[in-house]
Amino acid sequence: MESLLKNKKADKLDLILKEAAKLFKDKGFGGTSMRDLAEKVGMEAPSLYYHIGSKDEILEKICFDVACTYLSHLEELELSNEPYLDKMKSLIRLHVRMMISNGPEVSVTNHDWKYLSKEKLVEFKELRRLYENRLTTLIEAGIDAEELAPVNATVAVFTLLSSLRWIEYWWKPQRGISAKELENSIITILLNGIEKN
Amino acid sequence: MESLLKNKKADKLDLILKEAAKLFKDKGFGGTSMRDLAEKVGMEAPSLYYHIGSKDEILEKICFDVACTYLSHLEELELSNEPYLDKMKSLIRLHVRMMISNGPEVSVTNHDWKYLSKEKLVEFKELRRLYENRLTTLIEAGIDAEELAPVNATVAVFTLLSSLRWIEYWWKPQRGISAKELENSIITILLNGIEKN
DNA sequence: ATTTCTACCTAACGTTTGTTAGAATTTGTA
DNA sequence: TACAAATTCTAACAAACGTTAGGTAGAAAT
Repeated sequence: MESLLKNKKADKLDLILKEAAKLFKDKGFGGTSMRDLAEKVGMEAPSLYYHIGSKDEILEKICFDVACTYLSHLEELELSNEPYLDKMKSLIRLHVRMMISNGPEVSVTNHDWKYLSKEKLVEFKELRRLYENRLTTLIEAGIDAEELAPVNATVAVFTLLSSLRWIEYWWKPQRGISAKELENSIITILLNGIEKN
Repeated sequence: MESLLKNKKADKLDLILKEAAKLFKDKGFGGTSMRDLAEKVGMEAPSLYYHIGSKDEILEKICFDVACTYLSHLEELELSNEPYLDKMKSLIRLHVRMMISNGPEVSVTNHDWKYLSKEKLVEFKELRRLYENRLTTLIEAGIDAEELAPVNATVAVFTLLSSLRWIEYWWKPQRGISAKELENSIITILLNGIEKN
Protein backbone atom coordinates (compact mmCIF):
# COMPACT_ATOMS: atom_id res chain seq x y z
CA MET A 1 0.00 0.00 0.00
CA GLU A 2 2.60 2.37 1.08
CA SER A 3 4.70 1.49 -1.94
CA LEU A 4 1.70 1.68 -4.22
CA LEU A 5 1.02 5.19 -3.19
CA LYS A 6 4.59 6.19 -3.62
CA ASN A 7 4.61 4.61 -7.05
CA LYS A 8 1.65 6.68 -8.06
CA LYS A 9 3.41 9.82 -7.04
CA ALA A 10 6.63 8.71 -8.69
CA ASP A 11 4.68 7.98 -11.85
CA LYS A 12 3.39 11.53 -12.02
CA LEU A 13 6.90 12.82 -11.48
CA ASP A 14 8.15 10.59 -14.27
CA LEU A 15 5.39 11.83 -16.52
CA ILE A 16 6.32 15.42 -15.78
CA LEU A 17 9.99 14.77 -16.52
CA LYS A 18 9.13 12.90 -19.70
CA GLU A 19 6.86 15.63 -21.02
CA ALA A 20 9.33 18.30 -19.96
CA ALA A 21 12.10 16.58 -21.90
CA LYS A 22 9.93 16.52 -25.01
CA LEU A 23 9.02 20.17 -24.66
CA PHE A 24 12.56 21.31 -23.86
CA LYS A 25 13.75 19.44 -26.92
CA ASP A 26 11.20 21.07 -29.20
CA LYS A 27 11.10 24.59 -27.82
CA GLY A 28 14.18 24.84 -25.65
CA PHE A 29 14.36 25.30 -21.89
CA GLY A 30 13.81 29.05 -22.05
CA GLY A 31 11.11 28.66 -24.66
CA THR A 32 9.08 26.28 -22.54
CA SER A 33 6.83 27.75 -19.85
CA MET A 34 5.53 25.96 -16.82
CA ARG A 35 2.08 26.56 -18.24
CA ASP A 36 3.05 24.72 -21.42
CA LEU A 37 4.30 21.83 -19.35
CA ALA A 38 1.24 21.80 -17.12
CA GLU A 39 -1.03 21.55 -20.14
CA LYS A 40 0.85 18.51 -21.49
CA VAL A 41 0.73 16.81 -18.10
CA GLY A 42 -2.92 17.64 -17.64
CA MET A 43 -2.96 20.01 -14.70
CA GLU A 44 -2.57 23.67 -13.86
CA ALA A 45 0.88 25.20 -13.63
CA PRO A 46 1.00 25.71 -9.86
CA SER A 47 0.04 22.09 -9.31
CA LEU A 48 3.36 21.06 -10.79
CA TYR A 49 5.01 22.47 -7.71
CA TYR A 50 3.49 19.73 -5.64
CA HIS A 51 5.74 17.31 -7.49
CA ILE A 52 8.80 19.41 -8.24
CA GLY A 53 10.64 22.21 -6.50
CA SER A 54 11.32 24.48 -9.44
CA LYS A 55 11.72 24.63 -13.18
CA ASP A 56 15.50 24.44 -12.76
CA GLU A 57 15.14 21.23 -10.80
CA ILE A 58 13.46 19.54 -13.76
CA LEU A 59 16.39 20.37 -15.99
CA GLU A 60 18.82 19.14 -13.35
CA LYS A 61 17.07 15.82 -12.98
CA ILE A 62 17.06 15.23 -16.72
CA CYS A 63 20.68 16.22 -17.31
CA PHE A 64 22.26 14.37 -14.39
CA ASP A 65 20.24 11.26 -15.01
CA VAL A 66 21.54 11.04 -18.57
CA ALA A 67 25.09 11.94 -17.60
CA CYS A 68 25.20 9.28 -14.90
CA THR A 69 23.84 6.63 -17.24
CA TYR A 70 26.58 7.32 -19.76
CA LEU A 71 29.24 7.31 -17.10
CA SER A 72 28.18 4.00 -15.61
CA HIS A 73 28.17 2.47 -19.07
CA LEU A 74 31.67 3.72 -19.73
CA GLU A 75 32.74 2.17 -16.45
CA GLU A 76 31.55 -1.23 -17.64
CA LEU A 77 33.55 -0.83 -20.82
CA GLU A 78 36.69 0.06 -18.93
CA LEU A 79 36.39 -3.09 -16.86
CA SER A 80 35.60 -5.49 -19.69
CA ASN A 81 38.22 -7.63 -21.37
CA GLU A 82 37.16 -7.19 -24.99
CA PRO A 83 39.63 -6.04 -27.61
CA TYR A 84 39.66 -2.25 -27.99
CA LEU A 85 37.98 -2.32 -31.34
CA ASP A 86 35.06 -4.17 -29.80
CA LYS A 87 34.97 -1.68 -26.94
CA MET A 88 34.59 1.05 -29.51
CA LYS A 89 31.82 -0.82 -31.23
CA SER A 90 30.02 -1.37 -27.93
CA LEU A 91 30.35 2.30 -27.10
CA ILE A 92 28.87 3.34 -30.41
CA ARG A 93 26.04 0.86 -30.15
CA LEU A 94 25.29 2.06 -26.68
CA HIS A 95 25.08 5.69 -27.70
CA VAL A 96 22.91 4.89 -30.67
CA ARG A 97 20.51 2.90 -28.52
CA MET A 98 20.39 5.50 -25.81
CA MET A 99 19.60 8.10 -28.43
CA ILE A 100 16.83 6.02 -29.89
CA SER A 101 15.20 4.98 -26.62
CA ASN A 102 15.65 8.25 -24.72
CA GLY A 103 15.90 10.77 -27.51
CA PRO A 104 14.38 13.82 -25.84
CA GLU A 105 16.33 13.44 -22.59
CA VAL A 106 19.60 13.00 -24.41
CA SER A 107 18.84 15.93 -26.66
CA VAL A 108 18.02 18.17 -23.73
CA THR A 109 21.18 17.11 -21.94
CA ASN A 110 23.24 17.97 -25.00
CA HIS A 111 21.63 21.29 -25.75
CA ASP A 112 20.21 22.83 -22.61
CA TRP A 113 22.80 21.91 -20.00
CA LYS A 114 24.07 25.45 -20.18
CA TYR A 115 20.90 26.69 -18.51
CA LEU A 116 21.63 24.73 -15.35
CA SER A 117 21.90 26.81 -12.21
CA LYS A 118 25.38 28.07 -11.45
CA GLU A 119 26.40 25.38 -8.96
CA LYS A 120 24.84 22.52 -10.88
CA LEU A 121 26.47 23.81 -14.04
CA VAL A 122 29.91 23.42 -12.50
CA GLU A 123 29.04 19.95 -11.31
CA PHE A 124 27.74 18.95 -14.72
CA LYS A 125 30.78 20.24 -16.56
CA GLU A 126 32.97 18.18 -14.27
CA LEU A 127 30.99 15.03 -15.04
CA ARG A 128 31.26 15.74 -18.72
CA ARG A 129 34.94 16.41 -18.52
CA LEU A 130 35.41 13.21 -16.59
CA TYR A 131 33.61 11.23 -19.28
CA GLU A 132 35.62 12.82 -22.07
CA ASN A 133 38.92 12.31 -20.31
CA ARG A 134 38.28 8.70 -19.49
CA LEU A 135 37.16 7.99 -23.04
CA THR A 136 40.30 9.67 -24.36
CA THR A 137 42.39 7.49 -22.08
CA LEU A 138 40.58 4.42 -23.34
CA ILE A 139 41.32 5.29 -26.97
CA GLU A 140 44.93 6.09 -26.19
CA ALA A 141 45.26 2.71 -24.53
CA GLY A 142 43.85 1.13 -27.69
CA ILE A 143 46.42 2.97 -29.78
CA ASP A 144 49.24 1.94 -27.47
CA ALA A 145 48.03 -1.65 -27.70
CA GLU A 146 48.26 -1.19 -31.48
CA GLU A 147 44.62 -2.15 -31.84
CA LEU A 148 43.52 1.29 -33.02
CA ALA A 149 45.02 3.58 -35.65
CA PRO A 150 47.43 6.23 -34.31
CA VAL A 151 44.97 9.12 -34.54
CA ASN A 152 44.76 12.18 -32.31
CA ALA A 153 42.75 10.71 -29.44
CA THR A 154 41.17 13.99 -28.38
CA VAL A 155 39.89 14.76 -31.85
CA ALA A 156 38.75 11.16 -32.18
CA VAL A 157 36.74 11.36 -28.96
CA PHE A 158 34.93 14.50 -29.97
CA THR A 159 34.36 13.36 -33.52
CA LEU A 160 32.86 10.21 -32.11
CA LEU A 161 30.71 11.90 -29.51
CA SER A 162 29.59 14.57 -31.94
CA SER A 163 28.48 12.13 -34.58
CA LEU A 164 26.56 10.23 -31.98
CA ARG A 165 24.99 13.24 -30.32
CA TRP A 166 23.41 14.37 -33.51
CA ILE A 167 21.74 11.14 -34.44
CA GLU A 168 18.70 12.10 -32.50
CA TYR A 169 18.48 15.31 -34.45
CA TRP A 170 18.18 13.83 -37.86
CA TRP A 171 17.29 10.19 -37.40
CA LYS A 172 13.71 9.27 -37.97
CA PRO A 173 12.50 5.74 -38.54
CA GLN A 174 10.80 7.01 -41.69
CA ARG A 175 14.05 7.87 -43.39
CA GLY A 176 14.24 4.26 -44.35
CA ILE A 177 17.16 3.43 -42.10
CA SER A 178 16.42 0.96 -39.34
CA ALA A 179 18.05 1.26 -35.95
CA LYS A 180 20.16 -1.80 -36.66
CA GLU A 181 21.28 -0.45 -40.01
CA LEU A 182 22.06 2.86 -38.42
CA GLU A 183 24.26 1.26 -35.77
CA ASN A 184 26.19 -0.72 -38.33
CA SER A 185 26.60 2.14 -40.77
CA ILE A 186 27.92 4.44 -38.12
CA ILE A 187 30.30 1.83 -36.82
CA THR A 188 31.64 1.28 -40.32
CA ILE A 189 32.02 4.96 -41.07
CA LEU A 190 33.62 5.87 -37.78
CA LEU A 191 35.93 2.90 -37.67
CA ASN A 192 36.82 2.60 -41.35
CA GLY A 193 36.13 6.08 -42.72
CA ILE A 194 34.64 6.86 -46.08
CA GLU A 195 37.85 6.60 -48.05
CA LYS A 196 38.07 3.57 -50.29
CA ASN A 197 41.03 1.43 -49.41
CA MET B 1 30.43 60.70 -48.19
CA GLU B 2 27.16 59.10 -48.85
CA SER B 3 28.79 55.71 -48.75
CA LEU B 4 30.68 56.63 -45.61
CA LEU B 5 27.43 57.39 -43.82
CA LYS B 6 25.88 54.19 -44.95
CA ASN B 7 28.94 52.29 -43.84
CA LYS B 8 28.64 53.74 -40.39
CA LYS B 9 25.09 52.58 -40.11
CA ALA B 10 25.98 49.19 -41.53
CA ASP B 11 28.83 48.96 -39.06
CA LYS B 12 26.48 49.38 -36.11
CA LEU B 13 24.19 46.76 -37.55
CA ASP B 14 27.12 44.42 -37.95
CA LEU B 15 28.17 45.08 -34.39
CA ILE B 16 24.67 44.30 -33.18
CA LEU B 17 24.56 41.05 -35.13
CA LYS B 18 28.02 40.08 -33.95
CA GLU B 19 27.25 40.70 -30.28
CA ALA B 20 23.86 39.04 -30.64
CA ALA B 21 25.50 35.91 -32.05
CA LYS B 22 27.87 35.78 -29.09
CA LEU B 23 25.06 36.21 -26.59
CA PHE B 24 22.73 33.74 -28.30
CA LYS B 25 25.54 31.22 -28.30
CA ASP B 26 26.22 31.66 -24.59
CA LYS B 27 22.72 32.10 -23.22
CA GLY B 28 20.49 30.92 -26.03
CA PHE B 29 17.99 32.94 -28.04
CA GLY B 30 15.30 32.81 -25.38
CA GLY B 31 17.78 33.46 -22.62
CA THR B 32 19.07 36.64 -24.18
CA SER B 33 17.07 39.82 -23.63
CA MET B 34 17.18 42.90 -25.77
CA ARG B 35 18.50 44.70 -22.71
CA ASP B 36 21.40 42.25 -22.49
CA LEU B 37 22.19 42.90 -26.12
CA ALA B 38 21.86 46.66 -25.77
CA GLU B 39 24.38 46.66 -22.95
CA LYS B 40 26.95 44.78 -25.01
CA VAL B 41 26.47 47.12 -27.95
CA GLY B 42 26.60 50.18 -25.73
CA MET B 43 23.14 51.65 -25.98
CA GLU B 44 19.68 51.36 -24.45
CA ALA B 45 17.36 48.59 -25.56
CA PRO B 46 14.86 50.69 -27.49
CA SER B 47 17.69 52.26 -29.50
CA LEU B 48 18.37 48.89 -31.06
CA TYR B 49 15.09 49.25 -32.91
CA TYR B 50 16.50 52.06 -34.96
CA HIS B 51 18.80 49.48 -36.57
CA ILE B 52 16.70 46.34 -36.53
CA GLY B 53 13.02 45.54 -36.86
CA SER B 54 12.68 42.95 -34.14
CA LYS B 55 14.51 40.36 -32.09
CA ASP B 56 13.36 37.68 -34.49
CA GLU B 57 14.89 39.56 -37.39
CA ILE B 58 18.33 39.33 -35.75
CA LEU B 59 18.07 35.56 -35.55
CA GLU B 60 16.88 35.39 -39.15
CA LYS B 61 19.79 37.46 -40.42
CA ILE B 62 22.32 35.29 -38.58
CA CYS B 63 20.84 31.96 -39.62
CA PHE B 64 20.25 32.71 -43.29
CA ASP B 65 23.61 34.35 -43.70
CA VAL B 66 25.37 31.22 -42.48
CA ALA B 67 23.11 28.89 -44.45
CA CYS B 68 23.70 30.80 -47.68
CA THR B 69 27.45 30.82 -47.17
CA TYR B 70 27.52 27.05 -46.79
CA LEU B 71 25.32 26.56 -49.80
CA SER B 72 27.40 28.74 -52.07
CA HIS B 73 30.50 26.89 -50.99
CA LEU B 74 28.90 23.56 -51.80
CA GLU B 75 28.01 24.90 -55.21
CA GLU B 76 31.68 25.60 -55.88
CA LEU B 77 32.54 22.06 -54.91
CA GLU B 78 29.92 20.62 -57.21
CA LEU B 79 31.36 22.51 -60.15
CA SER B 80 35.03 21.77 -59.49
CA ASN B 81 36.89 19.00 -61.25
CA GLU B 82 38.84 17.60 -58.30
CA PRO B 83 38.65 13.92 -57.43
CA TYR B 84 35.86 13.14 -54.98
CA LEU B 85 38.25 12.45 -52.14
CA ASP B 86 39.67 15.95 -52.54
CA LYS B 87 36.19 17.38 -52.65
CA MET B 88 35.53 15.75 -49.30
CA LYS B 89 38.75 17.17 -47.91
CA SER B 90 37.86 20.64 -49.17
CA LEU B 91 34.43 20.38 -47.63
CA ILE B 92 35.84 19.40 -44.26
CA ARG B 93 38.47 22.13 -44.35
CA LEU B 94 35.81 24.63 -45.22
CA HIS B 95 33.57 23.68 -42.34
CA VAL B 96 36.45 23.73 -39.89
CA ARG B 97 37.52 27.18 -41.01
CA MET B 98 34.01 28.54 -40.97
CA MET B 99 33.64 27.24 -37.45
CA ILE B 100 36.86 28.84 -36.32
CA SER B 101 36.34 32.22 -37.97
CA ASN B 102 32.59 32.55 -37.37
CA GLY B 103 32.06 30.34 -34.35
CA PRO B 104 29.18 32.14 -32.66
CA GLU B 105 27.16 32.60 -35.84
CA VAL B 106 27.59 28.98 -36.84
CA SER B 107 26.72 27.84 -33.35
CA VAL B 108 23.57 29.94 -33.27
CA THR B 109 22.53 28.66 -36.67
CA ASN B 110 22.98 25.09 -35.49
CA HIS B 111 21.22 25.45 -32.17
CA ASP B 112 18.69 28.26 -32.29
CA TRP B 113 17.27 27.91 -35.76
CA LYS B 114 14.20 26.33 -34.21
CA TYR B 115 13.20 29.65 -32.71
CA LEU B 116 12.83 31.23 -36.15
CA SER B 117 9.36 32.62 -36.87
CA LYS B 118 6.99 30.16 -38.45
CA GLU B 119 7.45 31.22 -42.07
CA LYS B 120 11.18 31.66 -41.82
CA LEU B 121 11.46 28.31 -40.10
CA VAL B 122 9.94 26.58 -43.11
CA GLU B 123 12.26 28.45 -45.43
CA PHE B 124 15.29 27.57 -43.34
CA LYS B 125 14.44 23.89 -43.16
CA GLU B 126 14.15 23.84 -46.92
CA LEU B 127 17.61 25.36 -47.30
CA ARG B 128 19.01 22.82 -44.89
CA ARG B 129 17.33 19.95 -46.62
CA LEU B 130 18.66 21.21 -49.92
CA TYR B 131 22.18 21.27 -48.56
CA GLU B 132 21.92 17.79 -47.10
CA ASN B 133 20.42 16.32 -50.24
CA ARG B 134 22.99 17.83 -52.54
CA LEU B 135 25.80 16.65 -50.31
CA THR B 136 24.32 13.16 -50.25
CA THR B 137 24.18 13.20 -54.02
CA LEU B 138 27.80 14.28 -54.15
CA ILE B 139 28.90 11.41 -51.94
CA GLU B 140 26.82 8.92 -53.89
CA ALA B 141 28.50 10.13 -57.06
CA GLY B 142 31.86 9.56 -55.39
CA ILE B 143 30.84 6.03 -54.51
CA ASP B 144 29.59 5.37 -58.02
CA ALA B 145 32.88 6.64 -59.39
CA GLU B 146 34.53 4.15 -57.04
CA GLU B 147 36.51 6.91 -55.40
CA LEU B 148 34.76 6.58 -52.04
CA ALA B 149 33.98 3.51 -49.95
CA PRO B 150 30.48 2.06 -50.48
CA VAL B 151 29.02 3.43 -47.25
CA ASN B 152 25.45 4.51 -46.58
CA ALA B 153 25.59 8.01 -48.05
CA THR B 154 22.89 9.44 -45.82
CA VAL B 155 24.54 8.26 -42.63
CA ALA B 156 27.88 9.46 -43.96
CA VAL B 157 26.53 12.94 -44.61
CA PHE B 158 25.11 13.32 -41.14
CA THR B 159 28.12 11.80 -39.45
CA LEU B 160 30.26 14.26 -41.34
CA LEU B 161 28.10 17.30 -40.66
CA SER B 162 27.63 16.34 -37.03
CA SER B 163 31.31 15.97 -36.32
CA LEU B 164 31.93 19.31 -37.95
CA ARG B 165 29.08 21.13 -36.26
CA TRP B 166 30.35 20.29 -32.83
CA ILE B 167 33.89 21.46 -33.29
CA GLU B 168 32.91 24.88 -32.17
CA TYR B 169 31.55 23.44 -28.99
CA TRP B 170 34.67 21.84 -27.73
CA TRP B 171 37.54 23.30 -29.73
CA LYS B 172 39.56 25.92 -27.97
CA PRO B 173 43.03 26.99 -29.09
CA GLN B 174 44.22 26.31 -25.57
CA ARG B 175 43.54 22.61 -25.84
CA GLY B 176 46.88 22.32 -27.56
CA ILE B 177 45.45 21.53 -30.97
CA SER B 178 46.09 24.12 -33.64
CA ALA B 179 43.54 24.84 -36.33
CA LYS B 180 45.75 23.19 -38.93
CA GLU B 181 46.22 20.10 -36.78
CA LEU B 182 42.50 19.98 -36.16
CA GLU B 183 41.71 20.08 -39.87
CA ASN B 184 44.12 17.29 -40.64
CA SER B 185 43.10 15.10 -37.72
CA ILE B 186 39.45 15.34 -38.61
CA ILE B 187 40.13 14.61 -42.24
CA THR B 188 42.12 11.54 -41.28
CA ILE B 189 39.52 10.27 -38.85
CA LEU B 190 36.54 10.87 -41.08
CA LEU B 191 38.18 9.53 -44.21
CA ASN B 192 40.18 6.67 -42.74
CA GLY B 193 38.39 5.88 -39.49
CA ILE B 194 40.05 4.92 -36.26
CA GLU B 195 40.44 1.26 -37.03
CA LYS B 196 43.97 0.17 -37.67
CA ASN B 197 44.37 -1.32 -41.12
C1' DA C 1 -17.28 9.78 12.29
C1' DT C 2 -13.51 12.54 12.48
C1' DT C 3 -9.12 13.70 11.36
C1' DT C 4 -5.10 13.64 8.26
C1' DC C 5 -2.99 13.48 4.01
C1' DT C 6 -2.80 13.66 -1.04
C1' DA C 7 -3.26 16.03 -5.13
C1' DC C 8 -5.07 19.37 -7.26
C1' DC C 9 -7.38 24.07 -7.82
C1' DT C 10 -7.96 29.55 -8.36
C1' DA C 11 -6.13 34.02 -7.61
C1' DA C 12 -2.52 36.71 -7.61
C1' DC C 13 2.33 38.32 -6.67
C1' DG C 14 6.40 40.81 -8.48
C1' DT C 15 9.55 40.64 -12.32
C1' DT C 16 11.05 40.50 -16.86
C1' DT C 17 9.95 40.42 -21.53
C1' DG C 18 9.78 42.69 -26.47
C1' DT C 19 8.32 46.77 -28.10
C1' DT C 20 6.22 51.66 -28.98
C1' DA C 21 5.82 56.84 -28.54
C1' DG C 22 7.87 60.80 -28.41
C1' DA C 23 11.35 63.86 -26.75
C1' DA C 24 16.39 64.98 -26.59
C1' DT C 25 20.81 64.97 -28.50
C1' DT C 26 24.40 64.39 -31.61
C1' DT C 27 26.10 64.74 -36.33
C1' DG C 28 26.57 66.41 -41.03
C1' DT C 29 25.45 70.12 -44.39
C1' DA C 30 24.81 74.83 -46.15
C1' DT D 1 25.62 79.80 -37.16
C1' DA D 2 21.38 77.61 -38.41
C1' DC D 3 18.76 73.85 -40.17
C1' DA D 4 17.89 69.06 -40.99
C1' DA D 5 18.70 64.47 -40.57
C1' DA D 6 20.49 60.64 -38.03
C1' DT D 7 20.80 58.48 -33.80
C1' DT D 8 19.93 57.60 -29.04
C1' DC D 9 17.39 58.62 -25.04
C1' DT D 10 13.50 58.14 -21.19
C1' DA D 11 9.03 56.54 -19.95
C1' DA D 12 5.89 53.32 -20.33
C1' DC D 13 3.00 49.60 -22.35
C1' DA D 14 0.69 44.96 -22.25
C1' DA D 15 1.83 40.29 -22.05
C1' DA D 16 4.12 36.40 -20.23
C1' DC D 17 7.09 34.58 -16.88
C1' DG D 18 8.16 31.48 -12.45
C1' DT D 19 6.31 31.08 -8.27
C1' DT D 20 3.56 31.62 -3.70
C1' DA D 21 -0.64 31.62 -0.84
C1' DG D 22 -4.42 29.62 0.50
C1' DG D 23 -8.32 26.85 -0.31
C1' DT D 24 -10.92 22.41 -1.72
C1' DA D 25 -12.36 17.70 -2.92
C1' DG D 26 -11.62 13.03 -2.17
C1' DA D 27 -9.14 9.02 -0.25
C1' DA D 28 -6.84 6.74 3.81
C1' DA D 29 -6.07 6.21 8.51
C1' DT D 30 -7.61 6.40 13.28
